[in-house]
Amino acid sequence: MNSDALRGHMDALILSVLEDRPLHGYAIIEALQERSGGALNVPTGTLYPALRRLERIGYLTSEWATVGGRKRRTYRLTAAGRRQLAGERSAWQAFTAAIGSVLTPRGAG
Amino acid sequence: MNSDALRGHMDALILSVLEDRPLHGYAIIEALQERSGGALNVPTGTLYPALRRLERIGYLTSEWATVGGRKRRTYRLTAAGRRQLAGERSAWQAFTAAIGSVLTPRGAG
DNA sequence: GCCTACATATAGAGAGTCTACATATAGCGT
DNA sequence: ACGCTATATGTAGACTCTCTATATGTAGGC
Repeated sequence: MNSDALRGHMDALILSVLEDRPLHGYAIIEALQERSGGALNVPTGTLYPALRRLERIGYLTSEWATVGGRKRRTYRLTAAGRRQLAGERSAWQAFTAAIGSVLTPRGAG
Repeated sequence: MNSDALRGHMDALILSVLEDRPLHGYAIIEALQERSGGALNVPTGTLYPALRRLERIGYLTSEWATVGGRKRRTYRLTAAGRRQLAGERSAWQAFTAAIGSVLTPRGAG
């Protein structure tokens, strides 16, 4: 599963996996896979530009680190990012309620 | 509510409101508003191109009619459209399950 | 005559996701 | 030494859909 359905929901996903602890890009991809039960396979060409965008907006900050000889850029939620995450969550509820009520079969009634 | 979140879900919405009976474009917009409790306001610049695309793909057929002096183009689901609708519904279930499990807060656990 | 509701349609902008490619280190097996 | 896989970040360009704005026309109420 994937395609373009994620469009517009990537922000919420990224902010959500960063809620409890900072992570670097590669680890975010793995976290999304794990937490979705393998359903979400976000390509690097999607994630990295999204992270930069989120940082530019002010929802994330990043720091470089070297671990085991490999460079990592670790992303952390800002206060604005946490507020945005809360907003994304309620927007998600409204979104699924709206789509769900349209998608529910009505039968012949 | 609206924005770009609908991207990738318009097809399912349109096919779903056409499931029970054929409708013309304007009536589809109204049906989406009603069934979503006013949450979905699909602009004509979104709907009409989408209907043409769906017809081109083979999920819909259309017929012109004149009612009360006004011309209407009425869209009807094809057999392929009904199969697609079934697929869209199960895809929607998988989609919400995946996103939902990522968005669910984990606390300090 | 004017406004609103009904009804369809297109052009162009805009934005985000995807594919494909480029680069580099670490560790394993042979 | 060589190749492969996992780890790790990043960009360019194509793609596709949605949105805004605009255009056209009929019907009915005031």
